[in-house]
Amino acid sequence: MDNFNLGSMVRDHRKKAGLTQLELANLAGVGKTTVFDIEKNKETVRWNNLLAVLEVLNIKVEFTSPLTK
Amino acid sequence: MDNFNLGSMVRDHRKKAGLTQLELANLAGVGKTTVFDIEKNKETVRWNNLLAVLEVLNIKVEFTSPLTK
DNA sequence: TTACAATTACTGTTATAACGGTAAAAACGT
DNA sequence: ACGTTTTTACCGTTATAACAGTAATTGTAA
Repeated sequence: MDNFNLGSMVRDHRKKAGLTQLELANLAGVGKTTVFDIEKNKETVRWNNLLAVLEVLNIKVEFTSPLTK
Repeated sequence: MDNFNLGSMVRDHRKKAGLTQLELANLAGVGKTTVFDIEKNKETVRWNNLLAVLEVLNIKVEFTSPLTK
């Protein structure tokens, strides 16, 4: 029912990668607080920082709309 | 070949919705500069601001990974 | 071309995310 | 239980995104 939670997804992937928040932060080139905030679903993080974290975890982002074919 | 451009997508959708940058900004509750920046692919915008703009344009975001089934 | 509308670019101010440090609280293993 | 690691929470400082002007440039329609 579409209550998707990005924070949980990030956390799950990080765990499966065997990384701590600090290690992930360093790999992504962001501060540990940012990783913490992302996992807590704080949406005021910067888009580029979120992207950097997702990239490390091999999570792809897709944008779709009714106009998308 | 995967040179996806979010800025162009936002611009296209905005045009098709018949909105100016300023109108979109107001609808999304962000400043006009932010809309401009998004269309220019400036990735340092805040995630929540980007989300607000995408929502107005009815663009959905999806996160996928090899672990996603 | 001429007006008008929209976009782009720049500026100064304000709000706040990012960051590292620290410390307390949870989680984990032995 | 115990010690170790990780996570959570809070803090002060710094960097910078967000914002509303404004003006210049580009685009559009007549």
